[in-house]
Amino acid sequence: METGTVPLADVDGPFDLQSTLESGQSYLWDRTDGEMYDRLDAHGGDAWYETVVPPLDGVSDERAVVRVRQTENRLEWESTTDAVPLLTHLLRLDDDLDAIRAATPDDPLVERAFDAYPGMRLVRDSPFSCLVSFICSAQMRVARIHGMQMALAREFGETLSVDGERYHAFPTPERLAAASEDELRDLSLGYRAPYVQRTAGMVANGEADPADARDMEYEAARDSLTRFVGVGEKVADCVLLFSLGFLEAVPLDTWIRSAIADHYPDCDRGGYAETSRAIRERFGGTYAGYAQTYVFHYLRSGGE
DNA sequence: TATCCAAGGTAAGTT
DNA sequence: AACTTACCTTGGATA
Repeated sequence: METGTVPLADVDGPFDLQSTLESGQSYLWDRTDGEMYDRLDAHGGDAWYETVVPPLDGVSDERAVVRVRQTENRLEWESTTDAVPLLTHLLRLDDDLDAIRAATPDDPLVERAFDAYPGMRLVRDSPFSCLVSFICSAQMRVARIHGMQMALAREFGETLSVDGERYHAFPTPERLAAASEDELRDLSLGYRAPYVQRTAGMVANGEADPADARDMEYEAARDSLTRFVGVGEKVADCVLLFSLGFLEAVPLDTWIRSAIADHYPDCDRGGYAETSRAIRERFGGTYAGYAQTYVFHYLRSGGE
């Protein structure tokens, strides 16, 4: 594999690999020391993370293996291709994190969350794998969501052999559509199995493509994604935020709902769309999704 | 050791 | 349109 580094001096604002990859945004990376979600060290404590991703141009179907770890002041990578543009894209190294924080309104909880995990960035997952990940997320713990995605890749994804190691790409829509509900239930997907199977079918047969939402206005994009089976407003918001670049999206999950009850009760407007609009404005609009993700990770990790 | 419970919600059925 | 309820599975808490 090729190897290289990304000097973090080239990145605008701080960066932290572990909080970016272990904060419940992406479930597509695996930590090779097997302690994903278990051990919390700065940056992941030199641990390697790896994934298999589609090409950035989206044209060819040649997937790339990417391995990365954070040391001192840089990212070290190994990849089947030049990983600099891939990492820049996947880990949003092109975001100016200081500017984003500066654009976020002063708020005690948000400040505590930003201070707790300096350098955490949003991710850019590929749309279909992100869609499936969050369909699987319903009533599920993050470690198990991650386990499901690893199992899907292992059972139904293309195998790449590199330097004697085997890597598994996330399955194509066609392959998941061809899987039976029982096969998916065997991977402990439970009642999510038919959701994944039917949604994959919709993408595979050309009926709908989650990437099409990219060019829409935010709330129209969210409504559009709910056409997929197993996708309501919350999961749709996650796909918009963690894959399609809608940084204003604020998924209303259990943690953010409890934050609203405890800290922003005036933002509870009853319905999802209305409450979402209110908390989005409270978090500054344009980058509200960043504030949401910081608050989510902070509260879920024991902060208050 | 056995039982209970909640985990980044959604779909389907009622009022 | 707003409000219930069922839904798979499992690790960790409680008895």
